[in-house]
Amino acid sequence: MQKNIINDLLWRGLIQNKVPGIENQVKKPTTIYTGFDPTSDSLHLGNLLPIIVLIHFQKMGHQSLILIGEATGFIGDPSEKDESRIFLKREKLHDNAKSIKNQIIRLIKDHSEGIELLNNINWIKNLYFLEFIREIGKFFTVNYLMSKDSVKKRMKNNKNGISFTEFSYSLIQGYDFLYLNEVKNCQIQIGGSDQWGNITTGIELIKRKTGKKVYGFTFPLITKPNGEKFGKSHNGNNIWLDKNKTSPYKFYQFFMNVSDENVERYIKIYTFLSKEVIDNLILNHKKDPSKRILQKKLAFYLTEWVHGYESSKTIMKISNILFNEINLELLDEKYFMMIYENIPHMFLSYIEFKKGIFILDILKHSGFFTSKSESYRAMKANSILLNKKIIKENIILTKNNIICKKYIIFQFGKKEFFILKID
RNA sequence: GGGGAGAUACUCAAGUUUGGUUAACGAGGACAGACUGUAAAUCUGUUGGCUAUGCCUUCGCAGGUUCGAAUCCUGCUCUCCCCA
Repeated sequence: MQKNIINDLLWRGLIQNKVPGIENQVKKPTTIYTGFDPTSDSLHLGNLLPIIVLIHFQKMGHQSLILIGEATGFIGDPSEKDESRIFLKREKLHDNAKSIKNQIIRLIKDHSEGIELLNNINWIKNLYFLEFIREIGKFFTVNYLMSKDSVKKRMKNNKNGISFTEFSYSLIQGYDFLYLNEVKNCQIQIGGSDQWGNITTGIELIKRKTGKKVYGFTFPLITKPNGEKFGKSHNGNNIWLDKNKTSPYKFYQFFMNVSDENVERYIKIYTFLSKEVIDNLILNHKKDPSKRILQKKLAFYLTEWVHGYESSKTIMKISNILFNEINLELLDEKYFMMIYENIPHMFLSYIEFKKGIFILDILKHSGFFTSKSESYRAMKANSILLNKKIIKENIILTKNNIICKKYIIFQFGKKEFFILKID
């Protein structure tokens, strides 16, 4: 443990804010924690960061706690929110917690030895309100809590204001830290930059109640150059880790489309590759950026981690087929099957097909267009391709359009594909 | 409770005084085309729907006036501001 993990994390761009003295604290084995509130039934790309950081610590011989915040989710964190969250039902939170837990277990399976999963409902449900506001509340002035960014912002916001429920969130999370410090000897809490206020509340609480010094740090919000959050696709949707919410193909493609400007940053953040390996990759990438060495590495690496090696390999193959100049006519059927299974698709019986079906009707069903007018316009703009050839007329599909006996590949623009299977 | 302002498409935002070339200026975003490398920048186009060179439906909601309404009238809902 001679190498200083803080320096490594700084180099990777994974530290935004840190409590002074943390460098010394991590020289000896420490227990570190982060939490996820089960606000959804799946984690998304943004949630990967805390896990990545914990694994970095893990690799250096530290212990980690991953907290599922079923109790905190019940209250709703006001951080980075302009208006109050809609309260989730207890059962919903419970179900979410379960599926998130399973996801986390899969993500940390190679490092699970020193990682423990906990759910704060287990200790918070036994808390008595009176006792809590007296024994915990007494350590904080309202003035202190009001100075937190997340609260301040909402106090200024006349439109929505902040409910007492949300106002008290920070205390509950602080209590978690206190509990984990006492029961698990946890010394460090980490989180995204929006968690700084909550983390420092916990640190303060522990200091005032027990006199112990504990630490924390936050990592930056990952953004694109235009300031948008990274990890959301263009239309603002999250990139989810659940393959039913975001297909592995789409997940992979998301990273393939990272711009050169960002890819160096992201490969440091999102992979565990060593500085030497990364520096070398960057060097090679710069020799010929058009080869997209870093994008390919990043996409494959993360898809493999989140969706498995086999899946990642398959997707790499079909991406090659779809995006490169490959004669589809010469392709073996097994590749079409692979494509069919991994990208948006539709099945049609041959009998239906023979009745005559217009291209625009297929496009409407593809999900890429919300209306026929839209696909009509796209066709006029030369952005519809049928088996890689531009198609300008809304023709009725015939046998001649079918390749490899069963398939028709539609392409919209440069990046969206759709496959029709007829049998 | 009293007074004032407002609600227009994904968002911001014209248009309302003086009703009619207004599917609704403009900006942003998004998407597409060209150029490229599934990058960035730039240029161009599109951005209500359909049985598609035509037709239908939209300006908070519901009615009304009119040959014709986002625009005028009535009622309703909601939002913001000021005073109590």
